[in-house]
Parts: sequence; structure tokens; C-alpha cells
Amino acid sequence: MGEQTTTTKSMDDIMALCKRRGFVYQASEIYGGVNGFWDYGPLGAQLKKNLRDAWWQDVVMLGCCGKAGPDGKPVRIVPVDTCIIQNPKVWEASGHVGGFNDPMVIDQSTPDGKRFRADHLYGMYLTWSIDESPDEMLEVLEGYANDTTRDFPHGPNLTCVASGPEEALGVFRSVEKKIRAEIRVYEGSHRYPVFEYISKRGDHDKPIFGAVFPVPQWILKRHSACVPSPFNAPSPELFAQIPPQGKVSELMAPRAFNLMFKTYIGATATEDDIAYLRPETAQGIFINFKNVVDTTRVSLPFGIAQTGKAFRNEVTPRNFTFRSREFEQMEIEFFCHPDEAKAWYTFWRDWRMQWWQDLGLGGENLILREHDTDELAHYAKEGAGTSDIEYRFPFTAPGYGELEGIADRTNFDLKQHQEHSKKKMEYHDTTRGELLPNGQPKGEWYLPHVIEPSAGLDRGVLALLCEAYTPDPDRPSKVYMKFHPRIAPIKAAVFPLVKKDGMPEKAREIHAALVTRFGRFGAIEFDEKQSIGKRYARMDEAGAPFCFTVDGQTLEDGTVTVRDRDTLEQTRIPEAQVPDFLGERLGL
RNA sequence: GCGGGCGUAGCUCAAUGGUAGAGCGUCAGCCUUCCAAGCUGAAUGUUGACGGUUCGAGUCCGUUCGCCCGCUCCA
Repeated sequence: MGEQTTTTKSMDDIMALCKRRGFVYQASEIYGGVNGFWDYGPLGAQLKKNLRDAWWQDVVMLGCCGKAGPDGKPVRIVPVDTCIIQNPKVWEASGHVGGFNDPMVIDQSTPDGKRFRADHLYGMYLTWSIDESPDEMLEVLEGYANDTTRDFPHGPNLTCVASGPEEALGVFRSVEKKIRAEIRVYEGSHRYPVFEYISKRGDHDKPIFGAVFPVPQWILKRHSACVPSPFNAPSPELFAQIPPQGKVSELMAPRAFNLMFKTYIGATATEDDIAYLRPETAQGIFINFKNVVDTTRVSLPFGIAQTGKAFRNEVTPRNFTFRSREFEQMEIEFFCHPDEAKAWYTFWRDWRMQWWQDLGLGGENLILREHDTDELAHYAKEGAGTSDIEYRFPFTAPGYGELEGIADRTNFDLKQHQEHSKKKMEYHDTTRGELLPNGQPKGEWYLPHVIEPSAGLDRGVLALLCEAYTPDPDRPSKVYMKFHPRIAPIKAAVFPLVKKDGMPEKAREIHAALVTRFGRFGAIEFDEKQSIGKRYARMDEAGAPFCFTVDGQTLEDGTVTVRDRDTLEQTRIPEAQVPDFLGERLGL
């Protein structure tokens, strides 16, 4: 790893090279593109495949490269390949339907456009007629909340951000004694507090009634101008500034909140046929956990691995391929006994970090970051922890962007699927439990805990591209791609120094030999056009680690020159040793 | 989604409202015994798209698509 950090690299230059050399194209480019989608060109596709293969080989086929697990035994991983479209109930169980991403509302009246979760916005509604009863009021409110076709008489008089109606009531109660007394908690279909209210304004001292009620999304969409800005712990001055009903407020409509792509199964395309493109590959693994256990001779602890496309209707696709709407994941769900989760979490976190480093993402650009407890996902709160392997991309520098997340998901997913599918997900562990008189363990039933190392393949490719990109004003190409030989899309090139004297023929022989042996791992280039300098320069930009050149001396003593991409050094080796030389450098 | 910037050849960029150009790259030929060398030649654009103003629009206006930067997020 050189001193070159990504902070000194230009993302624009990297993107230009990606286009120029056929790594990444904008998807549907000739039609103006589609936001959030990218295509891989010839070199990019090979690079991506090499990374996916490296993961597959090291994780699945070699079981963590043969490294022993925390129990001292080989790590067992088996693969699956599950559908992008599953029964919609899968996504209800996983929690993706209805709330994958929380809807946000922006308050533009605050200087920095403060934003908060729309479902945390509560309103204080007051009866608009003194004679109304609280029951009538709630009835009307709930009726309007459910029927989005009717026009709402008016929005809430006050709003605040709170985690629940009770907390919201507390905030409202603190507003300058506007609320004299809380009458009771309404015992209807919801638990929304109803209170007695005496206005300081006006000349009536009869109580009127108010209720704390969530502000429905559709009210925000259609009546954002009628909804007062939210506040917390208001001062008297602030309260005086709350826009009265009907006046302009700056709450914006909440943004879309289901980030799954919808589609239809069958040709009729009715509401009953709705299905979703998976937002993660993980659920395909969880729902097949029992199948794998029942049909494969695996026993806990073991992992199930899968690579594949996933889809998220991101609000803001950005940063080249970093946040795409269609992307590929490399996921492992590793199942183990709850007592062993901590040890396995640590094991995976450290090994996955090591893996990325071994592929060339070493140095200061790669960090392992343990999550703070307050940023944990709901399913990980009880677990041993969550950590990210993060890379310092040029567009995130000096910060980092996530490459892979390692999370202890506890038994959350299996439990969810067990509840929703009514199918038993528990694992019968015959190695546990008290010993029976005959010396056999009694066995133990339990829901395994899951450690999930989930990596973004496209993000991995992007990180490799950024890391490899190495400006060098001293060489003709001004830049070269310093790919690790293992993942380099072009493994080597063979050139005749000049196109005469039998050099092209000799070079073709060497080229053919290399293709036979290494062609399945990546491209072996042959080029006899133009000057040798141009050909070297082209290989620099493509990131080919080695170039073999046939020259006049080759025809005399059978040696060729090897040009090292990174050091620019040239050494002579016998022609017959070229395949072994390359094989050794590629680790094959 | 909101705010700001941008969109001309494969790439980097020119062109007062008046005939769309250059460099590099690509390709062909010649030459060439190690780093985009040299010479000759060639191909490449509905100026992102649609509409409007104008005698005339790459240029001005509107709409739309896309990209970049912030707010947000997470594989």
C-alpha cells in the first residue's frame, strides 16, 4: 500500500477511466440513462466476476480459506441460490413491507431544514364546536385518518415530535397551561389521550375537548400548508409563533417509504398479484434454513452463503455505483448456538476484514468500525454487536463508506418466519443437553442465532477500482490500475516488440500457451499494433499486472522480457518458464 | 424528495444569437529492437431529449432526463 490515499484521487477521473476502458457504463445510456443503475463493460464484468469468485472460493469452497473457527474445527459453509421474487409474506415477516425505510418529513421553517420521522409526528386536535363530545371527536378523527378521499376540516392545532401519544401529551401539557386537565384516556379502538381544554382566548370558560392523534401521512401530503411546524419543549415565545390553523407552515409532504420494487405475478396484474423484488438476499437463506438442515448433512454451527442481485428503490442513488437501485450482494448467514454467537461474531468480523485486506484494500483506506448501540438495527439490539468494514472512497473522504456489515442478528429472522409461516424453525442439537444413562446427550431444541457478514459486491468492485487507481505522472499513461493479480481482469499480455522477423509468430505461441492454462481466470491479451510504448500504456490503464515481450534476443536464446506493471522493471526469463512464472504470481 | 451546479466526438474541453472545432484516444498504412515516438490518412456529433422565442439557437426561455455537491442512508 503506497502513500496514495483516496483523498488525493479524483472520482471524476476514476469514472472517466471506467468509461474509457470499459469498466462501467451508465445503464441505458443511449436513452438518457436511468437514475441509479449501472452496467459493467468487458473489463468491469470480468473484475466483478473475479471478486465474486474469490469470495465464493474462499468462503464457500474453502470454508474461510481453511481457517479454523473459534471451536477449533473447520468452518462449514454451504451455498444456496434463491429467487429474487418470493412469496410476499416473506417480506411481511422480515419487516420490509410497510416500513423498510422510515418516511421523513422536512420542516423548512427551521434554518437547516430539520427532518424527523413522519410517524413520530403527533398533533393536538381540538373540537371545533363546543358542543362536541370527545367521543364524537375521536370518531371523526379516526374516520378521517382511514378515509383518504374525504377532505379534512382542518389540521392539528399543534404538532410535536414524540415517540408516542403519551409523550406527545406531555409536551402539549407543558405548553403554558393551555390544557387544564386531562379527562381520561379514551378506551376506543386506539389509545389516544383525550383531554379537557380551556382556551385563554375568547370569552367562554366552558371546557372544550382535545385529542392527541398521529398526523396521518395523507394530511401532510394534501394539507401541509395547514399543519403547524413541530416543536418540542416550547417556550411561551415559541408557542406564540405557532402558526394558527390555516396559516402557512413549512412542513413538506413525507417521502415515499416503501423502498421495495413492486411487480406482479401473472398476467392479470391485479392488487392480489403484487410481489416484490428482494431488497436483500438474506431472507432467501432464512426461509430455506429448514430445507438445508433437513436435506444436507450439516450440523450447527454452519453457514449458508449466497450471492445475487437485490433491489432497493433508493431515494437518493448517488456516488457512482455506490448506492445503486440494483446491486449484488455476497451474504453469509452463519447459524450457531446462542451461547456461541459472541465468539462467532468476533471470528467473522476479524476474518472478513482480513479478507478484504488480502485483496489489496489494506492501509488506512480500510477500517473496521464497531457500531454504537444507538445505531443498531432493531433486530441487532440484543446481539453481540454490529460492525462495518468501511472504505475511504474519494467521495466519502475523509469519511468512509460501508463495504460490508457484520451483524449479530440473534434469532430475529428465524423467529419471525416461524411466527408468520407457522413452521417450526428450531434446530435439534443432538450434541447438547444432559447425558442420558446410556451416555448419549439428551439433545436440545433451540432457535439458532445468526451472524451475518453481508458484503456489497458492487461496492467491493468500486473500492477495488478506487484503490487500484494510481496516478503516475512519470509514465506515459499518467495513471495505472494497480489491481491485485488475483482480481485483475486482464492477467497478462504478450507482445512482439516489432511486427516482423518472426516475433509475432513466437508471441502468438506464448499467448496460446497462456490462454490454455490461465484463460479461465481472466483475459490474456495479444497486441502487435502500434508502438510498444502504447501497448504498455494501454495495459497500465487496464491494470494487467504483467506483459511478456518477444524481441530479437528471444529468437536467439529463447528468453523473453517480463514487464512488471507496478515497478516498471523488466527481467528476462526463458520462454518455457513464462506459464509457471505467471501461475506463481497469480497464486495459481 | 428539497436546494445549488452541470450536460458539445470514446475522453478532456473550445465556439459575441450567424457554416460545430481542437488535443488526446481509436482505426488503417508506412516506419520502428522496450515505454502513449515519427509520418500519412480515416472514422466519429440529431450539441442529453422535447417544446418555445427568433430571419437564424450549442448559446435565450420552459419542461423533462441524467450526472455532480449538500441534507438523508447503509450492501
